[in-house]
Amino acid sequence: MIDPTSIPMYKPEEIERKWQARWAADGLYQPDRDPDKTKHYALTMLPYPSGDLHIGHWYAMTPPDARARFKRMQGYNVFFPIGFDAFGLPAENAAIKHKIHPREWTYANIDHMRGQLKSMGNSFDWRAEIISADPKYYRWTQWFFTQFYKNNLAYQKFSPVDFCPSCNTTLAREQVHGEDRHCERCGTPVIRKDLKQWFFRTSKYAEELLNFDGLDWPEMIKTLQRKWIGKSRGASVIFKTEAGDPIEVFTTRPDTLWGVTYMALSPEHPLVEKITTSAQADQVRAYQEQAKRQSDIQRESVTREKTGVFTGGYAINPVSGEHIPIWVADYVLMSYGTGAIMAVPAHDQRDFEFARQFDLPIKVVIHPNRKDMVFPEEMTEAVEAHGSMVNSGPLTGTPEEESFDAASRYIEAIGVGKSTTNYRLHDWLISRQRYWGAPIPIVYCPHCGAVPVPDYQLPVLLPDDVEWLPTGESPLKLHPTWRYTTCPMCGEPAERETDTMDTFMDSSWYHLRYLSPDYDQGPFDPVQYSFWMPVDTYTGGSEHATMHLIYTRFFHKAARDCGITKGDEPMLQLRNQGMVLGEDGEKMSKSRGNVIDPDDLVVRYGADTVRAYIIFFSRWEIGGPWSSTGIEGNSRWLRRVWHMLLEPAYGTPDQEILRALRRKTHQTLRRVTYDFENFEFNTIVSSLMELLNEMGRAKNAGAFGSAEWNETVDLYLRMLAPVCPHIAEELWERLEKPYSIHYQQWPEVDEEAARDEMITLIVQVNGKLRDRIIVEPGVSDEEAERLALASENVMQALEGRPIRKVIVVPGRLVNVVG
RNA sequence: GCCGAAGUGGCGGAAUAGGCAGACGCGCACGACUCAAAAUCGUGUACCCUCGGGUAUGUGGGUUCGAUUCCCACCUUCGGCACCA
Repeated sequence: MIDPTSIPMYKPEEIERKWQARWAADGLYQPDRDPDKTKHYALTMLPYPSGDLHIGHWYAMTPPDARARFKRMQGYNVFFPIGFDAFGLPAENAAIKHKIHPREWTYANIDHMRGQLKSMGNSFDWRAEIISADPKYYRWTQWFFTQFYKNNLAYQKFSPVDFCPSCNTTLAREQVHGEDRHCERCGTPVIRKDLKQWFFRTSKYAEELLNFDGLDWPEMIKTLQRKWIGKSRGASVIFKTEAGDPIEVFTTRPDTLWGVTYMALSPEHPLVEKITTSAQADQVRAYQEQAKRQSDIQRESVTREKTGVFTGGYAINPVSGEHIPIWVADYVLMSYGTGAIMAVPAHDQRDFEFARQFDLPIKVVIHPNRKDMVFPEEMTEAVEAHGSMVNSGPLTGTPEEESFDAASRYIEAIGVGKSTTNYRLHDWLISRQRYWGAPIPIVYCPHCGAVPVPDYQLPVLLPDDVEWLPTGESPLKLHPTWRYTTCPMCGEPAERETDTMDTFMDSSWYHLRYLSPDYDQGPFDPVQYSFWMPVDTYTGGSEHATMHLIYTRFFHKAARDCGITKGDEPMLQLRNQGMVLGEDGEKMSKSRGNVIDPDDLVVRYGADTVRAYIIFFSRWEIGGPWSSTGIEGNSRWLRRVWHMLLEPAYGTPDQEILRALRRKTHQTLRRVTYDFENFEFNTIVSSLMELLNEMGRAKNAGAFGSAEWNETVDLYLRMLAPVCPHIAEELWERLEKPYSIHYQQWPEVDEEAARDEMITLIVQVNGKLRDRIIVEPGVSDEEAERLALASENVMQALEGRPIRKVIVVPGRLVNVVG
């Protein structure tokens, strides 16, 4: 008899350190690029090196790691890389605040975080690590820019852009959030500036970006992207002023064209000045000034009441010939459509409110079906429903179903407009007036214009000696020498572009650089590209739905059209994790003091326990509050596993116990396999806990050491390995099984063993549980019915009522209706 | 305002195709071990109750033999959008 005290203690800190070193030395997680194996590219969104890994990183990365390990055991050739999204504002803000160079700050953070990442025991292939702030990386970010420029997918434009006065830089439309239009990074409301900036032609891909065929992405993300792209079918119509100037408008309701009673231009519209009569000039100019300031002011004080001023000018309705007043109103946005609208108060709520505000006429031209005719003076709101056309000249009487097409055809026929589709999606503004980013590789030559830096001159290196003053100008512009260069075309003195690129540029193609991080003939090795792309599984937060996830799709398509990439989509399957909240159920933040530090947890419990709890405590896509007592349960579980497997016990089990153990083992395997496949991580740990409980019962009944016990132990460790890789490897070795468990075959379910020998049929009377009967799985419906009706409880519950009907669900229940 | 997700014991959560609601864990209670405590192990743990049963998955309806699951309306929480013509 072995003395139980001779069983070693479970010491996670020792075994975790030991195995992490061994795995790294053996290059265990480097894919072998064996062409006979099916490849699996598992990608997790790369972290920003903010300084410390937090529990959210664990939550984002551990379940996908477990799944990558599961795939590896299934025989896939798995590539699971990691890197750092290393350019960005925090580094520069730290430089301003603490007088430390952004590069120094960033790389120190990376060194620290690399160690933290390794402590998780993830199966990252560290050979593939990329750092987007590395010249050998951003050389190719810049190269992509020049390729896009040469293919007319990048262009420069002078336009009103969103500018964050606190971050001192322009922002892309996607980076401006909320009703008060604040900066997504610092929360400061943005202001409008007129600047010459670089854009990518994202809007050219609007239609293609709406196509998600073949993509296994969450519906929510697809919906958010569709809404963001904002496709509307309609018509563009040219109105003319009395002076003959054309004003183009976009409308989704060409069928209401006869109901136009005024036009409205955005305050920024270029035609405003020309149209305004001298009598109205002062008022209009004042209104424009006020509108311009409006974006400077916090919007809280702004009422929803419609405002505007009459220009004094008139336009002519191209279908009716009516003369209608032209107004300026800030509810018309310069950034959507043409910045001018035809207003139909009767059938558009906004126009209705405006018309009521300024006593403009309301003309009903749509008669909604199944409703009484409405009269303008009785209306309390616009009638936006479709219907048959009335008071509409030659189209009067057109029924609802034909009105849109008939009106579209009509305006085309008389040559005043055409059917068009409009998108909300803007071109991507990529210029940033900041230092810590990849310089835009453009040289301005007085003779040759904007010249892209040729490939052999890339990268355009960021200089180190720069002053980081938050002036609103690019720090590179203030550098004494850097901007002065010679034109790559003519060799004459020229100047560099001093803006840097949006960091979303860097993260739009990092998944390609992972494939061959040292390749210097291009952004990636085409051989590796055709082996690994596209990404099979992409995981990360859903907050990137309308930013990174649109950019990277656009980037892939743009690169495809430049002949660089193949295929239409970069990532086939997308899954989003939820968020870990503090113990108080609130978002974790330093100010709330509810932040959970993963390093402390690793010291206290070991990485395997933290991994197990992370996976166990909530549905991964939902997230939820952390519990510092909850994690104790997972710590206990692993200690129980340790003792269950190592501590011997003696006895003579009966056959039924052993059969039950095998049954539970293979049923667990079936469930765990299903759950890994479907990202249902929490029930994997539950199932393994249940199986351990069953093992405890079997062990007490003397099953230890039997063939069935040994099989269960073997399968248990294989199933545990993806979740808790260290303890699984350690126990695997202690049981003298071949290194490494992480390359063992994922087991097959023995369906015969997993089959229930007897099942419990539920017996209901009128849907209420009255009895349970134990039967063989293949029992016939007739037999099940006979057994159910023989039940005393059933007779009692029927209280003498006749049986009207008996429903038998094979293998489940019998419901007696009486 | 519009769009989306969610709402289940004291808590986190489970229920894979409409069929035993509450798996698994936390917490709690009791017991064993201990001088004692911790740790560990075992048992119990939705609510009400006249101990036969009754009531329960945000609220109210509906479909069904049967609804946490499907449909309609509403409430609450969270996330997204913000006059998009």
